[in-house]
Amino acid sequence: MARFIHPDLKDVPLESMLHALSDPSRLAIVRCLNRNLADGGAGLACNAAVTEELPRATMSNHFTLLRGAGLIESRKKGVSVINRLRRDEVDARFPGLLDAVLGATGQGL
Amino acid sequence: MARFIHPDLKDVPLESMLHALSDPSRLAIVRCLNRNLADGGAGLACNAAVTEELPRATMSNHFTLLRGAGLIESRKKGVSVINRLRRDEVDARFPGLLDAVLGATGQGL
DNA sequence: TCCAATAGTTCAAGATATCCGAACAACGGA
DNA sequence: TCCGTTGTTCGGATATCTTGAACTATTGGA
Repeated sequence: MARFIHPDLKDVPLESMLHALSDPSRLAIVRCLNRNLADGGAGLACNAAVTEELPRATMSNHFTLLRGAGLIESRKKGVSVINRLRRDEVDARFPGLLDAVLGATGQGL
Repeated sequence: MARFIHPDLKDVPLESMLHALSDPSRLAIVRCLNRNLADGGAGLACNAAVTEELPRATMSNHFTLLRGAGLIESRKKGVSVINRLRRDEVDARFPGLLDAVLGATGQGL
């Protein structure tokens, strides 16, 4: 099982980040991780960050994509993978983007 | 040839808008239309809003998608279609989003 | 130590979406 | 009316996404 790859945010194009955020399931995960971060949490396991019922393979793909877009950092902890939103780094790379996305209302949240 | 469909912004989910913006060609179009708007322009024909060389069918698809996401308004003018960024409405619906997206730097612009 | 349970990953195939050439429609000008 | 221009539509090729099944890694208990 390969180690997780976490890109430097400066190498992440805006398009990749927007694409990662443009899926309802992934957006829900990001919202969830953002709440956890705001609450001083240490991150969430994949299954704990997913609200809806989702096939495991699909969930795994979503997390891989979020990692690839620089949105989350993942580390193995026992049998789980703990995920953390890279809030500060994303904010530094794309100022205001996460604020706008996470602050948006209507249409399911 | 069917008339253009312009959704009410309140019916546009954030995911659709992010998806529309997550493509390099479409993002370039939006940037172009934003400049035109800032310069007091009356909008741009499809081919004038596209920087790179792009097949016509592909270009048409991109504009249809941008319209469907509520990002642009299109009207027929002679043989052309004039497109305008729906800046104010998008800003009202998703405050700060376009600022963040259009203000982003690095990685090709 | 061995076995079962849990959390995710990987693979591969089917479902979806995107891309783009070719044919077409709409309009303006000569 | 005929032609050139702009963009749309259609359909097939290509790429991406989804997900069941098999697998890996780790923990806890017998």
